Amino acid sequence: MSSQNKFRRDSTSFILDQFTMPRYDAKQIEPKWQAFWDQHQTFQVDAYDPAKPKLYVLDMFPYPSGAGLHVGHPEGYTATDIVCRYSRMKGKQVLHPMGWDAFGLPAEDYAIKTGTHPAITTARNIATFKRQLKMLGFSYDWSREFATTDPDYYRWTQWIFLQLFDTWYDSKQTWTGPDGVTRTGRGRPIAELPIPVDVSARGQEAVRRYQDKHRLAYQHEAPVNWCPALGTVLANEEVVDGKSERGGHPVERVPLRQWLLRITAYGDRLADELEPLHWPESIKSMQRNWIGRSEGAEVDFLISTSGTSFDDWKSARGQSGFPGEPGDDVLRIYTTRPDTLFGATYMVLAPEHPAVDQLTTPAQRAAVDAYRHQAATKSDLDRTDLAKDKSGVFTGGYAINPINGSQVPVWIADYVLISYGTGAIMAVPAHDLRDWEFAVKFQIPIIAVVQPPSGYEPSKEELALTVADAMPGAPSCPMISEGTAINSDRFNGLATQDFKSQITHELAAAGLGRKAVNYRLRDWLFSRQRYWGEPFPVWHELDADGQPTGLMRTDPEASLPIRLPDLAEFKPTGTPDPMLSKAPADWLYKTDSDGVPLKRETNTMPQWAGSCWYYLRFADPKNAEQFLSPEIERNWLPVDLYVGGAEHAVLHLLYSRFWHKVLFDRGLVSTCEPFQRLVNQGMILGDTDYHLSVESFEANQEAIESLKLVSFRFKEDDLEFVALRNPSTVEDEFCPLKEEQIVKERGKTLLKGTEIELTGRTDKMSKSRKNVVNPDKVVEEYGADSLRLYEMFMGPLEAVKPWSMKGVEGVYRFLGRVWRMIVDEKFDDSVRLNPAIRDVAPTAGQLRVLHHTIKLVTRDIESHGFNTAISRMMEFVNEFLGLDVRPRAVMDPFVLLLSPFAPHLAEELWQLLGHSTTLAYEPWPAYDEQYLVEAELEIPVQINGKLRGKITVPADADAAIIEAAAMLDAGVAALLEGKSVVKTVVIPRKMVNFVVK
RNA sequence: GGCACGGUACGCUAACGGGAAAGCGACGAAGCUCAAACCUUCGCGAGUGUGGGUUCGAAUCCCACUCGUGCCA
Repeated sequence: MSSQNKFRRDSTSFILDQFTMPRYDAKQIEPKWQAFWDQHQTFQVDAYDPAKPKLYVLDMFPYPSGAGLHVGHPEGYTATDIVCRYSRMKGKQVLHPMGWDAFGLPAEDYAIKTGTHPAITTARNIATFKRQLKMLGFSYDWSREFATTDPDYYRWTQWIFLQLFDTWYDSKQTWTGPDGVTRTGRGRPIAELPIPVDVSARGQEAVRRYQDKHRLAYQHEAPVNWCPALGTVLANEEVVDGKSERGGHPVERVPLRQWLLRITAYGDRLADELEPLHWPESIKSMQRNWIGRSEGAEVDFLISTSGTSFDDWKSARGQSGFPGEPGDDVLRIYTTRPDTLFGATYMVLAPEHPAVDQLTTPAQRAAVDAYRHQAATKSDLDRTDLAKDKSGVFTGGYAINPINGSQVPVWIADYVLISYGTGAIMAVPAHDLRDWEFAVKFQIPIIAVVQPPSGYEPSKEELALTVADAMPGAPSCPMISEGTAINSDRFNGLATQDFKSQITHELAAAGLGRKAVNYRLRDWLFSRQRYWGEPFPVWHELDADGQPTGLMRTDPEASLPIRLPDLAEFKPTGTPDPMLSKAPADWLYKTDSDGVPLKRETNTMPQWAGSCWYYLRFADPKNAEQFLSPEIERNWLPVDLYVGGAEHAVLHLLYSRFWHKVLFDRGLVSTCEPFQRLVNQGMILGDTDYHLSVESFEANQEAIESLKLVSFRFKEDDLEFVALRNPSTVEDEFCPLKEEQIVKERGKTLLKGTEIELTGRTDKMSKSRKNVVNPDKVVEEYGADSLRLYEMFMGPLEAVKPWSMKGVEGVYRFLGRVWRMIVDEKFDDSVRLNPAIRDVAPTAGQLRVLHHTIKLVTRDIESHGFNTAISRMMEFVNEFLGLDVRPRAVMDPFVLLLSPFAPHLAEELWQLLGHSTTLAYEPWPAYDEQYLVEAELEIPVQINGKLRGKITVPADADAAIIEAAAMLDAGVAALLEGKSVVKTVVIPRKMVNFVVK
């Protein structure tokens, strides 16, 4: 459809407008305009116009759950819709798409329960969500809609996986990207990976295995988070407090061969390139925290029993330098505080560390083995964060501190993780909290090597570990801050920072250590064992016995998508065997053209995969040749405004940034970051719900029943309580007590007519609390425009806000007043203009109100202050509703101002005011300062900062005139009588203040 | 325990160095009505969590405390 049609009213298709009631009736207006926008494809994006500014506004697309939309969804969607509608009127070309994040567990769980195929459930849920979104009148370009479950979409998700599989990270390459920024480190095609001679000498298979180890998508056997209840493994990010984020099921540590994505290679760039983004600072810091970059040093400690003398080893290292791999004779540790080397009184290895066997003496063998066995069953979290009590075992072995040749005992303890750093630490109890606790418990010497700055007050966490006589000569508590070196030989007196860099240099020169960077971030566990996800486009080679050889082949790009096979049964196996291993043989097996038997990868991708790049596909959703055309990418990307919940702070937002950077390195996108500006909408809480304790409920049960109230018992944080509500007519409708059923007395909240004390609370909306508000019901009762307006009027977008049905009524009444301002309600048979609307010139005062409103509404939309914009419009309406003459020249621009917020009503009024086209592309009203100036101003007069009078002065009056006028004010003069004015403060146009004695 | 954000009337919120409280709801009254709802009009709330500081002047800036929420430990 050409853009022209958007502006022309097509008289044949236009649904005509004889309403039976002159009252504001959303039910008649809203479907009419939704149909109009659909028919005219009003919001379909035209071919890109280089002459116009572009704006790409994106909502985090929803997972279409069976429950349908709840009122939290339209909050962000309304905000972005307002920005989009406003921006179109400001002459921008706007990309505003919507789609569905439709893979994932709930559809599959439902399939297990009912036998319905997830594809069917998903389609049904999408239909519901789409109906609900359309009902709210959002200006999406629906022609771009897709679901992550569409084969045409996941074809390209699989294709991007192949790019990851085909990429290795060259941390040395310095290069300049299309954004003009020079970086070091780049994802490059695997074909460009340099193959060491000794590898290539071992033949083609060795080369392939070498390449496989370096890919960004690689397989690895490691202990993973296996969740039996969900029947899948989970990423670290999906495990909270040892339980699955979804459902709160226990998670076990099981060694499994899994797909991982090498997100750690991008750790630095993910942290650094976050800085310039226009994101909430809290989200940025959460991401930085999650990445957890730390700088320090790796240092080798010679193992005492290695058979090499310390001096020989040192001189050999002086020759050879610091080796890339540590070798069997040393323990390589990672520390962020190389300046405390002199204070290292013991070492700790993770229980899984490969050197443990070598170090353990026969006497300690049994204790060490028992400890290792026990540690293996604990999760990382149990081992570190939750472990209040430190545990560990001495191996009996010793290593030599490279800085001074002293022997230090080597322990194993589970507070050191094999996956962090090198899996081994030097322990400096005087300057590390955990080392301190451990040393105190096991009576290991503590040597202070950092003198705190003078006047240093120990922090609370340091003081918490105070021990009266921890060790002879030791301090009474740890000190983890920086300071000045002591007990450190020739380094004494150096400041911590200088010491760090100096010792790192010296160790590096002596071949004993090197600068190193570590991340808390782990590689991303990318495979799941469930059915409803994208299959991997990968085959495993099988040997003559049908066993995998470890070598892989990928599906050719042209054969994508690899579709999910149909399964009849979705029940998880209860073992980590993937669901797809039960697929038909013709899906699972094939023989390649060279005769090699192959078995398909049977894991599926996690739900995050589809949401990692959907914002790219929206720009070019129908492209059958490419995942995204480069030209379209340059035109529309990056996303200018991205709105969604803060719950995606580290998961989705980190993953998609990572994929984006890989695509950037491979030349497939031209920007290094996907989302320029991020806004998190605040959660909407339920309406006030009244609770009482179980005891009080039981004591007053009769009184409560006689009032015909219903009660629900809830348990939260082990506290049981009862919620009192009104009976609902519709099932599951939330009917909290109304304000008139409550009395507030002497600071107490009582149930009216009783002495029963209640607590009013606004809780998170959730199914289990039965306090969810369904938008369908709100639209049914008040209309979409009221819902939209209320969502925005509740408060600032980012704030957490409680829902209130009374509040919806308030904005509904406002829309009714807008209607009556322009429509004549006296006629029963047709809708006519209110006779107060006249073609007369507005007065100066009316123009001032109009232009003031334009100015403030415009400013508020720009700053996302939607709640105040609505207040401004309410003031406007209150003003004009009181006038008998409402010039059309003032009503027209007002309707345009209202249109992004309440588009259906605005379109209707626009038509009624005699316009024949949609207002979606009408120029946004401009304000003119000249109408805002006032000839006279009323300004306050203060005496000692207290308001004591008001005077009216010419707007351009200077300080002297204002002061004189203030003195002349009778009330002020009386108060100044007999006092001496010490000082006079006059701010022209603002105020005047007399300081008197 | 740390960090961040927030505490304004009965509830939601606005003002963010200069007149505290614009706007919505709740509540009360009158008008309209046979009556009610809707609607209209009118009425209704004081010193911004507590304590201190800076300033001619503080809800606004600073410090401490307190309560709440979120994130991290």
